[in-house]
Amino acid sequence: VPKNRRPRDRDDKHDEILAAALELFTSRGYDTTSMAQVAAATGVTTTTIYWYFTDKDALLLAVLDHVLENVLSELPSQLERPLDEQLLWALARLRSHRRLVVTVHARTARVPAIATWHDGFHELMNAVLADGLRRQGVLGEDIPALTTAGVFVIEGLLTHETSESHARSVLRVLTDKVS
Amino acid sequence: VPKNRRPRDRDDKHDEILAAALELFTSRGYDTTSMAQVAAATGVTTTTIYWYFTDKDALLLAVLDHVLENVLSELPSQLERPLDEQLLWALARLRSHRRLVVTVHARTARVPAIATWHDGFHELMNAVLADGLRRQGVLGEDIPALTTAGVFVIEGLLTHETSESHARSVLRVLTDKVS
DNA sequence: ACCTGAACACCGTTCAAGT
DNA sequence: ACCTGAACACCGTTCAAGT
Repeated sequence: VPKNRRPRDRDDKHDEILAAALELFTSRGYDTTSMAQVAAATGVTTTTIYWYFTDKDALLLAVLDHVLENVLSELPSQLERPLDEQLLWALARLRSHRRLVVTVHARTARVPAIATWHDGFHELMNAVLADGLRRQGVLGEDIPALTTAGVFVIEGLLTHETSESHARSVLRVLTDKVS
Repeated sequence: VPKNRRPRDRDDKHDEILAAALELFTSRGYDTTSMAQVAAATGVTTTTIYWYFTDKDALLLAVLDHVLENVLSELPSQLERPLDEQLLWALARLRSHRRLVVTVHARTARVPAIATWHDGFHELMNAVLADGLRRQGVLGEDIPALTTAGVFVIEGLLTHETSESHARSVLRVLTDKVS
């Protein structure tokens, strides 16, 4: 057996399970998709998943990290743009993952590892948004409060169905704070 | 058997189950408490609950209605107060029900009846907040966007742990929109 | 090391049987 | 009408057994 053969196979299967979970968790939702469904979508037995992921929450965590990684890779191209365009981009980019957002909130109270991930995600959003506000010329003392408000508004727009135009005007209400 | 005896017993047991569910759903969370636990807390068999509530979601809905009813009964005394005090009151009043808020969001995607309840709750919050903004002298055209932002910020403050002082300054950022 | 089928403990819900 | 114990279908997870 060539030394590279096995590890690559393992990585492949790991990624296949991850891809199936990502697709199912995003489209159908975390607690509506069973481990059996993830296994069937990958073409393995349910128990096989447990060889690659310690439990269902670990699988969710891997999905979250994967999504975050993708978003992070696109972030640099957005950092120069005006704040309101940044926000609309974030909104559009994350909309397909709305179920994931709700799931993270639901499971944060239950599993510490998800709570930690959730904290990290908020820190990231806070940092990016605070920077955007600073670039807009917002007073330093207003930034923490406006940042928190902004993140909550984004989460709200993400998880509640709203028209594109209304979302736009809700976000404008925040960015207009410059004056 | 006196004609009033039976119906009253029935109402009593209905309310006892409801009270147990309210306590458990609020403190431990909806999907962490089993029907068996609600039954045990009431002193009945699991299957008995199904005589009074069609299923677990119907029980949740009854809990939600009960909480809403209580909040509504206290609402009139708050309607005259300044907007920022109203918001702080709502925040304090609903904080103990944060798990319920997260649960509603999680189950809205799954069960239509919860989605309808959720819509109604948002309509109520929107109406109260819009009225508060109007009384503050906010321009009519800004009200819809500010209302949506305000409700999302309240939900965010409710579901994410924040210090009292930070919450206060986050809310002020919204109410200061008058100027 | 990797994968499986069978088993376990738990869940929400149903139902035939009692009173 | 009201309540129950037994049963059902499903779930996440474990484990002894295979390769």
